[in-house]
Amino acid sequence: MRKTSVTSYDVAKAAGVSQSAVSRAFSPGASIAEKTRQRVLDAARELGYQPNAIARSMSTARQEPSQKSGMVGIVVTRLEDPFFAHAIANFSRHLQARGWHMLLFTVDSSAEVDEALNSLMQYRIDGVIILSAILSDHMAQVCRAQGTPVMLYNRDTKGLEVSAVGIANHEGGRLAADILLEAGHERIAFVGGDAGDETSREREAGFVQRLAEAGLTPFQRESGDYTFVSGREAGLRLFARHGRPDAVFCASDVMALGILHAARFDLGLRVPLDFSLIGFDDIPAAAWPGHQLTTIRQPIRRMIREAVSILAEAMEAPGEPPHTRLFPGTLILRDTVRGMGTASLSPDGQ
Amino acid sequence: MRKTSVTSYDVAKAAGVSQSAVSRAFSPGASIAEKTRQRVLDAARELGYQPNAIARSMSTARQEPSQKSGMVGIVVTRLEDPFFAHAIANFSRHLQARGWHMLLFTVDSSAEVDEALNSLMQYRIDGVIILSAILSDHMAQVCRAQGTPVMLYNRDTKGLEVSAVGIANHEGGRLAADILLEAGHERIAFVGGDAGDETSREREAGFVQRLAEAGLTPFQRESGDYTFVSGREAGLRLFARHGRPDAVFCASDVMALGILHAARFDLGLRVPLDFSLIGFDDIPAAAWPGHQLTTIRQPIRRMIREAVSILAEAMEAPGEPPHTRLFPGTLILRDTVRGMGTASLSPDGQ
DNA sequence: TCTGTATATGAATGCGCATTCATTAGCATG
DNA sequence: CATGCTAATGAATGCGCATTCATATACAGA
Repeated sequence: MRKTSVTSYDVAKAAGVSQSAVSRAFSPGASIAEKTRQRVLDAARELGYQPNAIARSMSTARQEPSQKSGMVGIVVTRLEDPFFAHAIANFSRHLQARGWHMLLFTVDSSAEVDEALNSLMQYRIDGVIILSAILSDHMAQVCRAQGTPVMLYNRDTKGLEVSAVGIANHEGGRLAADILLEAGHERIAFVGGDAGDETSREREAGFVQRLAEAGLTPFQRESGDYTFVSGREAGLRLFARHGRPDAVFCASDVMALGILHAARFDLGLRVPLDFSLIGFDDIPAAAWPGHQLTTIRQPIRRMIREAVSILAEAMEAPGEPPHTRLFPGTLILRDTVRGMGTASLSPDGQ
Repeated sequence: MRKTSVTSYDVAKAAGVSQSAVSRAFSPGASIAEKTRQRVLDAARELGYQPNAIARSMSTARQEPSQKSGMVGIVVTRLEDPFFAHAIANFSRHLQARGWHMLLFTVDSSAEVDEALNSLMQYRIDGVIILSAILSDHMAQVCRAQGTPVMLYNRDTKGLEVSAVGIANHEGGRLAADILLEAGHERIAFVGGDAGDETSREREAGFVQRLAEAGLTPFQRESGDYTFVSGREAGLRLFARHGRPDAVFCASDVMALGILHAARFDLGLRVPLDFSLIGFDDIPAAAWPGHQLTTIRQPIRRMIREAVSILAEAMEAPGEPPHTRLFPGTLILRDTVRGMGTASLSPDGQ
């Protein structure tokens, strides 16, 4: 394991050709005789040669439209969250299928995004996907200046010159209100993320708007940090007071499940007999037999396919204006809304 | 956004120094006057200069012990699985804290690991972590030849010259059997991953061994693919037959929760009254109020810290022999084993 | 056989940086 | 003031590859 790895020169020598020929043998579409290519490939196999991607991207740095590093940066918060874990898994598959690698950076808050981006950009990533966080105005300009396309997933562009794919949060909030209203509820609470969270605010806004149209205002309001534990705590607070809500819309399934468990198992309440509950996202656990959580589904497979597709286009044709695409959420009726669902009459675990 | 980014030459010109000086200004410990360094840093800030990590690693390729690319490869299967999502999140934090970036590659089966490694190694990663999968003998040698340390997480080395961090599966299996035996069970079933899965086999072996010591053999055996759905199906099969087991040890919490939900909500069984259940891993959902799953905990924070630490050492001092570290699992008594637990008398959701 | 065109090939070059080597400046001592 | 030393600096170099440019070769048509 002494000296470094095999280079194209070694292969060239072994195959009796020039280094250029070796490079051509590994470049699809290059001008090289089939016979020569075979000879090179054989020698390469013999020596265990693997082109050095780092050197390649150094070299291609000159050419304009070429793939630069082959890496896409990913900035993500809360990777533990099933919602993000699924997203990353999906992104990974799509990106890999198109020949890109993922350079992953996790951050603890939106405040760290710029720093993460800086760090990532030193690797000359060909593009970057930011999940549920937003970059600064300044950093957006830096990215543009570097020609690095940015894709915001699950976040609004807020006027920045970047692409975005997300869910129609406002509409989703209205949808949730619709069904709760239709079920005849009147004391409807909302549980969201912290006040700074755009996504949660949009869902709340749509929800509140629809309630207002029915002459109602939210009965109560709690918030958490998108974890099960914080949902559980919010649930405990919600039902500790005197006048209880008779329905809850929660801006995230994970927290909604926290509320559900708190209500059923900490407090002994019955859902949907004592109150109705609706979540957002439709994570897998929402469909578990013991949960059967009614929720607003995000079509994440389609969303991610679209996000990768838009980003790929931007990476291949730099200079194009950014695209934004919003997907509608779908109501998934299960068993946590009174009178509405697939099995409202069956036992719900109480 | 025309020509490419700012280089060290641009900064040199702006600061009125040579390119070497710029490089030194960014290299801790280099011989440069403080005054000069400040001048360079000012100019760099002015121009928005960021050192090019790709070029840097090209350049440092010559020096022996130096950090090469600053990237660590990660190969993972089933990123959707909460167990892995947590692991990746943890790895990410530790690696970042030490200044490394993660180049992530997801694979669908162990068969693809070699291919993934090849792909990753083209980026001259400084090391690689493989989660719950194993590389081939041949590829292990290639990694050694390239001086790329390999860390197997959650997998045995099987004699390969690589490092590993994992849980004592055999002991864990025994532990599970211990508690079930102590609770007085006699018709004890096992649910594992598919037959090819090492982890599952080891847990089963320990479990079966301990049962044998008590004069018992497993009452029944089912397997799944580590998803909730497959656990649920296994549960359905388990209790569809005539003679039911009175206890189940499941090699993974995710599947155990599938069994739990199937039993309670599909079949109306009571846990632990009708049967006891014990899982493995201690994922967060195991502790949810409605689950309270008794399980064998993996100390994943410590395990991951240790894995990163071992890998870091190997990356910094190449040529050192690999290390393997096995952690013991801990029994977490909750409410799914009859007569043993924190609240065996409280309602369990039935 | 000669010319013209298409195709293959090798030599040379540069991507952006860290480092080595040679030189110079700065400073203390005799 | 000369000498010896250290610290700071710039010029030059190469990491491994893709590409350009200039040749060389093959082959068709006249």
